[in-house]
Amino acid sequence: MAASSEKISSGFDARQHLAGLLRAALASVAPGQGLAEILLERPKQASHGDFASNVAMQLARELKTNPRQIAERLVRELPASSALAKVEIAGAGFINFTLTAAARCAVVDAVLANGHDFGRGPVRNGRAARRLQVEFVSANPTGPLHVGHGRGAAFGASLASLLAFAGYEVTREYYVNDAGRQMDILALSAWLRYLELFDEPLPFPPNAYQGGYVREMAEQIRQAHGDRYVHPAEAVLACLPDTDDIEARLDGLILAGKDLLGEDWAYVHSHVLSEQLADCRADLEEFGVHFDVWFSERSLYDTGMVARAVEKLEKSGHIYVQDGAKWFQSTAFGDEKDRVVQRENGIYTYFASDVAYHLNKFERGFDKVIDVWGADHHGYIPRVRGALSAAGADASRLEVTLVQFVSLFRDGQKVSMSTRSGDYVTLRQLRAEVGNDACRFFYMLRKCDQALDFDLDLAKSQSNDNPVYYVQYAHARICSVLAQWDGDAAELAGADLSPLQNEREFALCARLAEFPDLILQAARDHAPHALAFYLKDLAGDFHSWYNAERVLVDDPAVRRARLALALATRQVLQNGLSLLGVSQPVSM
RNA sequence: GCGCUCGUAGCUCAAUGGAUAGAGUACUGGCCUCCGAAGCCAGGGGUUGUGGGUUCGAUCCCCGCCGAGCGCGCCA
Repeated sequence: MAASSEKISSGFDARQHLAGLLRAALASVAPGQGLAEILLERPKQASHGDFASNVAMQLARELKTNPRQIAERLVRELPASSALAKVEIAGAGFINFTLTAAARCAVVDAVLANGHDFGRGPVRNGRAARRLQVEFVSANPTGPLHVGHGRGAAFGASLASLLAFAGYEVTREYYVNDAGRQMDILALSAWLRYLELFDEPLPFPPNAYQGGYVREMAEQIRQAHGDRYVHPAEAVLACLPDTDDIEARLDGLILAGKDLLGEDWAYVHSHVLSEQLADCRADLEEFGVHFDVWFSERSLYDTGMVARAVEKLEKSGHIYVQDGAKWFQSTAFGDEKDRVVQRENGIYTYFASDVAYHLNKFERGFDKVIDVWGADHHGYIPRVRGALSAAGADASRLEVTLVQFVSLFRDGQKVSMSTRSGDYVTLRQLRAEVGNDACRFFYMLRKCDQALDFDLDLAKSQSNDNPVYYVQYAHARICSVLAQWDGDAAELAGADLSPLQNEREFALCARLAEFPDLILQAARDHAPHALAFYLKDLAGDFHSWYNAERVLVDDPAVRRARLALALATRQVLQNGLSLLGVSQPVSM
């Protein structure tokens, strides 16, 4: 039995080390059985040690042997290790490993040595997906962002940061729907409000944008251009179609605007677009949500990409004409029904531009493209995938992550939200009420496929109970104790950790050691919420330890060791919170 | 009607197919002459909607049923 006398250093990886020991044991116990991967999980219960392996159970069937017997043989063949304090067989055949105190605490060194890079995944240079794009929010720029967009923003931003930290090269993108009917409706809405300012009042359509920001934009246009866009109300009304269908009347008004304003329609249109886009962008930046690319839908038309996308589908033989419109045969790819790509009137549908957009994403060379969509778009996935496949692209490079709805509750009542009516709570209002940090963290306290009930009164009145403060408080406490110590934090790296002896210290070290695994798992699962839950647990382990043990004790060796542990904890809190876009206050 | 998603403690939510299903909150009782009490410790609380199946092992995978949300446009 060759004694493995691996030095416990800051580069020590307990999981890798134990896996090596198990592999060696397996080679003699079950030579033929090459398990692809030896999983070492962290038991939920401390009494089950630091790591547990279920290899014995996995081998039971192939070896036709009782798992406990296999476990016993494996343990017997296990090479000795200076990192191991105890190996036990438990339950149905688990092998539980308990590390020595030195091995348990080695993570403190690793954290201090790596600083803000602790937990960072390896840069991916291989053939596996490396360059990623995350597209999120992508709300129509037709009004202020609401709390639902806020969830998508917080989720997408945290996911993108997480993926980048895990070692991917990430591009954050916002798709601007600047080409469709909704933008025309917004331009019309502003123009009608503008006419009101000149005593040319028209009945404001119930399905136009009602929000106060529309009046503000009308006023801006008046101040910039005076009465240049004024036309008599009768002239506008004369263009209206004789129908009770409110959508048809709205389209009639848009046509009237385009006819009467001529070239100037484009000005009104671009004014409201740039105004709303700037507002949206500022809102998101204040929320700590940054985008690398703002991709214009209209540019897809201007450069002929939409037409080319449809041509590609035609060449694939999955386009047919019916009732004058061009249909994509998405049922051939598992969709419920076929979809129109070009209408009878020659205008491409939103679906057509979206196919062009995704083909463009692929052409830009991303290994994986991740779309973060509202859950109401789920029915849209099969047709996009289908079109990509039909166009000869590898649809598996597209991953769609759906984020469920946010419902707002005020006074115990569900708040009805309608973008058109302008009757909704904006992301700005929410941020002003509960603060950016609480917002970002609260959004992450639910996995994305869980509907979120946002109780405004609770978020407002009990904001002190918000878990974000619990985590930030741990950070502030550490800052406080370090300040009172008044030493040089840099000299704590490499401190002798042997004075760390009690269970709460070991538990805190184990939690710190979990961080790199957690990053990789959360990134793989597109699950930034796991990071928020981890930080709550980490803060809990810290508070528990801090209340039980004193850091600034007289014994210099103990003091140094505990300061090092506190400093390492602060580092991981910083690394985690910054990924979630939450600040790390020195005091609160 | 068809499709997608969800159903876990009184409430809000966790849990790479693993061991006695965990936190927070609420409730009860303790802890500051001592590094920040926005904190800590202890306690009661569960047939994981329901009925089957696969598995050594199921909250997790598969099927049925019940309930909730969303989607089913030549809108975006």
